[in-house]
Amino acid sequence: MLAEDDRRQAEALRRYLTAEGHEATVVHDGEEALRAARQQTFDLLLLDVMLPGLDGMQVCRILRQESDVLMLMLTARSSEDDLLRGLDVGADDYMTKPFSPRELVARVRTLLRRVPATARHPPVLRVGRLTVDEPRHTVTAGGVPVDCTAGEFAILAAMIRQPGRVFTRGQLLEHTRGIDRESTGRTIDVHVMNLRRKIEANPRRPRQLLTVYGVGYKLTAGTP
Amino acid sequence: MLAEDDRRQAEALRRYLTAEGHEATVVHDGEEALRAARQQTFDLLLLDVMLPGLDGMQVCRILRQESDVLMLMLTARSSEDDLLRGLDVGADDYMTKPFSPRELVARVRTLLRRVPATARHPPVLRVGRLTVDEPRHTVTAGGVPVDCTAGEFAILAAMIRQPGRVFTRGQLLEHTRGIDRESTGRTIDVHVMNLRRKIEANPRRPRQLLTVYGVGYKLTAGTP
DNA sequence: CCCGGACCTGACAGGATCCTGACGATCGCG
DNA sequence: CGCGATCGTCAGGATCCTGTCAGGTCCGGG
Repeated sequence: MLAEDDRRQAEALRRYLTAEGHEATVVHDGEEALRAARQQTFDLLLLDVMLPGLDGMQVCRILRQESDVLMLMLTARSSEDDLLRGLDVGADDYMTKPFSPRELVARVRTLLRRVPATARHPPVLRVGRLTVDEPRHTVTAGGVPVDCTAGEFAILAAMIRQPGRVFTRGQLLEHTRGIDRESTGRTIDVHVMNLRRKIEANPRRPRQLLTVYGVGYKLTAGTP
Repeated sequence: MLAEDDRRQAEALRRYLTAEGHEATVVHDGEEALRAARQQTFDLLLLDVMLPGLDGMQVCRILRQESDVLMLMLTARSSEDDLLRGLDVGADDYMTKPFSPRELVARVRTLLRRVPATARHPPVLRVGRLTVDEPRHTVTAGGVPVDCTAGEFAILAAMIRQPGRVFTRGQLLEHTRGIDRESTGRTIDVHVMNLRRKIEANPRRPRQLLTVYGVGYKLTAGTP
């Protein structure tokens, strides 16, 4: 995925990448980048630091908390602080404009070499009797298809990507709506309750979508 | 492993790396680098391009055919071709001198993060027969899962990150509730007592969660 | 324009957890 | 060995957290 607001530059880079055999989805602002990265699975994200709305740094920081996807930052600035900040928020590499497309492609190749291609595109995620198919936007529980709303699906998809990990309400909120949002309401609880009604055999006794008192929720296999 | 022929620079870098919590073995020429890298397993190799005998490029190319170890090249030259050559022979990253030690350390950290966490920096921390898994928010003692409340978990997590260090009650308090709080009550003592009941074989005779009279508490391995 | 679904919000109740204060046990020190 | 300071332990009540429900808002489709 390439996030770059300058449409001409974006198009130029996309061509270089395509010529090298990569497939590139282009987005033009930070929120769009965040949404796309959460919805689909990319091999690598190219993030311009200067993006309208949410800048590349913020996108990187947020996504790094949620996944290990490879991220390469692009910036016009070249101060060392900027660079360090980029690496600190979790970028895997960093390039300063102007750079040669050849170098960009070389770095992309280097980054991708580390991750076996097969490991990059898990088709359907599964935990216990629960499956989530992100591209198709479908969910099954015990083989039975389940209808989920957008918000519910976003929560499930986020959690099933890191089974067992505890998510705070704030983190889960970021997945349903955009960032910000300081909601102190019962929003997430309500979604979780509705999810339990749909995926748990006995919603009063959850086996997979568990509460971690004082922290948040986590998704587990259910039957060790 | 750091391969650098200039002894002064090598020593300076080694100190920076050590200060950051890394352990560094230093070698001074290419052949030595090759030998060391084949003999032991390193998390990452820092290779100066200018090495007597075998230069860094060659070392990198040779080792890359034998393993996937992370390699970061250091060079005085800054031509793009040189850089591309470095990435092409299989380096994972590339830095041009002069660079700031801070940047080096940041890049090292970034590279290390890419390696499957389970290999090097396991998400579960262990001290003696005790393990703490922060993302999953779980604790085991002697292999048996232990239920901890949020407060108890916060205390354990803080202590296991620096085994053996003594924590005052005030410091531990900061980990349970937010900051401030000047509680002078028995709060922490109660939590510690409850923890001992859960993780110690004999809570009256703590072996891991010890009291340091007049100071606070510390967590140790128990029986080495 | 009306309608329905999805989402958010606020309120409430039932628990789980935490804090507090008191008391006795233990420790360090002279 | 005696003393003050510190620590372990207990239980009750204050506090915080979550499940649940009933509106209210927003949005797109008919």
